Amino acid sequence: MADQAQYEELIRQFSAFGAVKREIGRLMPSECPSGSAAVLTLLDRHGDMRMSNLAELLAVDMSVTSRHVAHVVERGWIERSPDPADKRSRILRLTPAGRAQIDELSRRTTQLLAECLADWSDEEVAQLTRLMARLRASFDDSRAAPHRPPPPVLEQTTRTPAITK
Amino acid sequence: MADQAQYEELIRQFSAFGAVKREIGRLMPSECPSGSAAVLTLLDRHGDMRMSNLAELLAVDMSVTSRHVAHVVERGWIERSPDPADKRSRILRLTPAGRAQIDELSRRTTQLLAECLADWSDEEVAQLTRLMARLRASFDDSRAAPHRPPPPVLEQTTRTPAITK
DNA sequence: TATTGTTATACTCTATAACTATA
DNA sequence: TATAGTTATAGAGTATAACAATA
Repeated sequence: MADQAQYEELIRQFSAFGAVKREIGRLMPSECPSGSAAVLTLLDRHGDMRMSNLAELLAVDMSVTSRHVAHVVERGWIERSPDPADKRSRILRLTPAGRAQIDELSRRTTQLLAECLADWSDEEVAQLTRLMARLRASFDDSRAAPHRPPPPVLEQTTRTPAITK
Repeated sequence: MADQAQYEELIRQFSAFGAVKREIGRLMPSECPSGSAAVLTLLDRHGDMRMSNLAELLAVDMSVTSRHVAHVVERGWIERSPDPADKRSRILRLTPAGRAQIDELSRRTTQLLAECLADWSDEEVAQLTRLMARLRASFDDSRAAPHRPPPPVLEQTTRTPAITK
């Protein structure tokens, strides 16, 4: 367990990270802002999926996902086909043009990182990647199980507990 | 030097970090969004300074800084006094109310991190902090010295080079 | 003429709420 | 009645450009 000063320093780094994000953003094609890039990357990573699934992976509201997807569909990078199993739903799939766009994004970001992190060792890059992945996971877990006050004090009876949904 | 797959994975983590940022943002008092918090924190860290200096530390355009500062001044958390040495300039200084606000921010973020990172060791927190600080520094360095194409081929003369500003 | 700030405008990302179509 | 998705609206962050005041 870290102390308060360590947490404060970590938060400062989180805040300063915005500068890195903006630097990367400036590098992106103006047609493909970060929201679009995230959609493409996740579809590439996880394969075809529904809107709700993508929203979950993006960790944003579905209304936001809908906007980003619309932008990406307009540019022909993904297609939205009706789900035969549930007519409310739509299946998202990367197009060849979408794949090409991903390759271009990858080319640009890789080049930027190769320049900026030229003096980082392989292991340092891997370490930062691991820690950030774990950070995200730790926040996900906490969101799933928020500050439960004191653990529930069980009644001192033998009665079968009611099902609390 | 890392390979392309490692860089791609790191970029994915950067993108996913937005979820952590939003989680923290939700925790903040609505009167004090992240822009305001950054202003307060930097003033606390570095002491009184001018707008341009703060803009540099925030790594955003001064127009953005001006907006954030105005918001914070309206709430009485900092004061903007004229700089006697340069009447174009203004000196920013934290007020006691600003200090109180910082304490409140610190209280909230510390509590959140203590919950989310409960199973992180002291050393892991420190490691992530270090790596993110270095990341920021590496990007700063690259911005200062961008992709210089081939190193300048010097003319084969003995003439004193003209001063190129 | 150059620098320090401020303001106007525009764009991206995000969330909430209202709405449509289907289950 | 509940769920999948869309759209309208609003708020925050950012950048560019035009502007004012001062150096």
